[in-house]
Amino acid sequence: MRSIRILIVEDNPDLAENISDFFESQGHLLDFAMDGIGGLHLALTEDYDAIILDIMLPRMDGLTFCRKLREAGIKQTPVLMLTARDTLSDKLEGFDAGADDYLVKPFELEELAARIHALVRRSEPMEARILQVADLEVDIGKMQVHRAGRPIELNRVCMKILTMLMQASPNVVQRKEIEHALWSDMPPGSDALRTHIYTLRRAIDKSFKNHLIHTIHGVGYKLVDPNEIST
Amino acid sequence: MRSIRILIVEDNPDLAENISDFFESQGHLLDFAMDGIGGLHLALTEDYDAIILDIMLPRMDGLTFCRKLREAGIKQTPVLMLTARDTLSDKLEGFDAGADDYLVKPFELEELAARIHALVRRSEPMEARILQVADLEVDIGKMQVHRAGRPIELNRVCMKILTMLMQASPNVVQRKEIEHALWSDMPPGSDALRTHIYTLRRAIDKSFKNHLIHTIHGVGYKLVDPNEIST
DNA sequence: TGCAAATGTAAAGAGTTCGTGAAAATATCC
DNA sequence: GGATATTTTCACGAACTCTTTACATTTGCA
Repeated sequence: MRSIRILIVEDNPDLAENISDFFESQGHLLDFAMDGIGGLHLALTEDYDAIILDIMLPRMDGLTFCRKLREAGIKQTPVLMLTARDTLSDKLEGFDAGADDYLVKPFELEELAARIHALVRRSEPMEARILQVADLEVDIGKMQVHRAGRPIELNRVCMKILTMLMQASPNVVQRKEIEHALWSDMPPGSDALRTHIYTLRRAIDKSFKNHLIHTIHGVGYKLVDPNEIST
Repeated sequence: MRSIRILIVEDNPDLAENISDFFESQGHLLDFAMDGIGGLHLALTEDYDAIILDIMLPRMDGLTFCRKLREAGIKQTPVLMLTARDTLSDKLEGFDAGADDYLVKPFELEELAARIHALVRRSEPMEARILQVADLEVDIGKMQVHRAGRPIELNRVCMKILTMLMQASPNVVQRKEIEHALWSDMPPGSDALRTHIYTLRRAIDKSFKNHLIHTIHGVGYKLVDPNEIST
């Protein structure tokens, strides 16, 4: 996982230290402020992936901090509130101020990390979903297939089959699995799957020397590069 | 606040009823499944803004549910796990399976609602001031569209569709997604979307050599510059 | 080797989705 | 209320997808 930039706004030095150490040991980058004003200044001038925010703070409490942050237009950066206040109204106030999560002290660092990761994961731009085997690339988001740089047109069924094969690669995918994925429990009368595999082969393998799709007689299909040295 | 579509997967009818009533009283739309398989089927076929997921479920537990959901490509819909298990490893397992939040029973409905709202708020795309793809520019604030410097007039529906396509670009946007964005849960009887795409095309692509809007048969549409060298 | 089952290949037909454009219904504005 | 703009409905040919069908080829096993 890539390095995350986190701002901690917390007036308890020991706790801040603990959190810092924990995240830094995972290779993340930590900034630190001991009060609301200083923290807000950092949040407005620097660019963070997430903010861990205590509510009880000198000079400006966390709720005000969060509201001002959102008012200033920084709505994308997720904020996790950290506090000993555990009443319902406290929590509601926190979310209302624009927080994304609310963790009650005492807590375990692993849970904090998991929640921060969940927040950062979501605020990251939609990751490209690209599968790759040998010189074959499938971008599920773009619904686009390339082999050796050349674009390949595929319809929905072939796309689905290829995706399954690539996700399973280099393992075999059973014919039944594919059929179930395509038709759930209403398979077509005749076995149309053979035709689809044929179509897929013609699109993927036809004009290439290395054939990637291999039949396992009586079982199913697998997608592997024959040049690859099998272990 | 706009109406939120929520899926509850929960085998305890009373609890499900409570949650349903609470959210429905706020004008939101609830779907309901009593087991993992049925829930997953709904989650894969319908389009929800959030999923409330119990972990202990008949037929398929919530963790498997969540993993399969993410594997199926539904990574945008936030999942809130709901369970009596409160140990650290339980929580970590939940987040690891792809959950966005984790709430331990017993809980208060207001907190659940606040967390769901926070998740939905975040999963709504931040509307950037100006979107740009190739020589096409959309200023959402001013409701203005330009292509190659020339101003283009668009009505509300076309604007909405174009915004979705640009935000997703270069990825495909499914027809269902667009329909849901335009008409929420009561789409027009006939498929008016085709006509709107046609109108949009006439405005955006008609008098230009490079067509940006591309149809993915049986799936949806995407907006990409055909000249762009795909990686 | 010979045979039956499984698989590959190819074309054709049925069914679905799409593009197009006009007309009708609905909403909006003055 | 009437004019204008927007949105939906409808129809139809074209393009595309998927399944069916038929036959050729390969594979596994007796």
